[in-house]
Amino acid sequence: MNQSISPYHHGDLRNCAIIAAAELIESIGSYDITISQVAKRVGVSAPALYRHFTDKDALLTAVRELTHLGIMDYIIRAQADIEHGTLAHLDALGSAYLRYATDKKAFFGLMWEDHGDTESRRAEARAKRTGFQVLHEAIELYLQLHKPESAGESLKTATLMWSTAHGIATLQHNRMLDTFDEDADAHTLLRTATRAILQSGE
Amino acid sequence: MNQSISPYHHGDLRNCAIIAAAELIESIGSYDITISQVAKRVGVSAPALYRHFTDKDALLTAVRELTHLGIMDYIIRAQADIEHGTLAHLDALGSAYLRYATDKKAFFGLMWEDHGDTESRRAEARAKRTGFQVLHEAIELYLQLHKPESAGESLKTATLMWSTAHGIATLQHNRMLDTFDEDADAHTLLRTATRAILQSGE
DNA sequence: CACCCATGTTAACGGTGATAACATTAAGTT
DNA sequence: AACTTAATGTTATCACCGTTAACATGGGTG
Repeated sequence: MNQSISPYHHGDLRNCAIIAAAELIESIGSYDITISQVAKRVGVSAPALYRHFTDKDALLTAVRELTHLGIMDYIIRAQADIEHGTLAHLDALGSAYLRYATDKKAFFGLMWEDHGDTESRRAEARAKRTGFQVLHEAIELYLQLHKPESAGESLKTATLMWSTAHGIATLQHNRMLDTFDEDADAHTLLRTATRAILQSGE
Repeated sequence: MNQSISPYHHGDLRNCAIIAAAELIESIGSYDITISQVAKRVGVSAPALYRHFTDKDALLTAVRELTHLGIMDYIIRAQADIEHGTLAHLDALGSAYLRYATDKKAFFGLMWEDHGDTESRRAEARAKRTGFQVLHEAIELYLQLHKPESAGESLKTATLMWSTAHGIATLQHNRMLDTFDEDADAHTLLRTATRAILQSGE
């Protein structure tokens, strides 16, 4: 990561800073980090980062992009050994989402955090939409194979399933699922919801 | 609000500070406020607030309690003119939740924000649980009346419905619902989900 | 080789949450 | 009524943060 030849010029500060910030966030389990912490970790003065990021928020936005890559990795790996268009496929997608939310708590929190910059929002929205697209296509395929009369509702079904998965994930993120039902398990809950949503309207 | 007799001693600083903080949060639409802003609004120096709150977080926690009262108000008012145990009753509860999330965006965000203090967490968890209790009882009654064979599942059903409502609310909060499906409407989405969950297992 | 510009540095500013030391008032005691 | 005490304000100050400005460095190109 630190490929410094010169002790003065770093060489790849931008990327190293992003990675350092991500590592920091993961290690302290919170995205409440400071510029100086990141700078110190890379071995550079704090203002140096402003050559590469206009803002602290710009740095966090860059980390957010990593989190999107991370969750896509979870999703893609979940699909690998599973026959598409099956119920198991949809379960795998949902489980991947829930696992990311628990495995990478801080990243999951970061990727859904409120933030200001309107410009960076669009990029993120696009990234999230491609994640959604995977779910949408999986559901579309499932409906065509198993419930062709509802194939036209694939978009709404996908939106609903994402919402449910997201709700379960965030409630678990806030340790609220156990507060409501101490025996609640996020994964079984989502599987129940998936089946309810898919069989509705019959 | 400022019932000062003495120009020196405020008289009711604690409560006024909480209200001022809440007003500030609502007016700027974000819970990213500063101690001095609150102090200035009450007409008092910043350190004065530390006589009544150990922390900035303690002040925000107090505001969070208000947000719980606020959403309970929405929920209770939603139940007022509706026959309990009906599907319309459950719809009304869900709609109240969604409306609070959109009407009081900042408050909704604040009440689910991550924060550190373990002590204050319990109080909040209790507040949220009583909110959940309302939904749970409504669902229990509905199941007894319309689907007695599933009455034993009321807790899991309630957890699932809350999760779904919460997911839809938070996605809408992040302006993501329209990103996925530009025609998506949170309320109809939740009504669809409610029916799917209730009729599942038949 | 000389220069230049990207990329680093240190110094400094304004603002933040928080603490300490001091001031004022209210309430209670004798 | 006068003194003590506790509660609750004040100002002064600290460490730290994000950010900007002004200066330093040195690798790549003319």
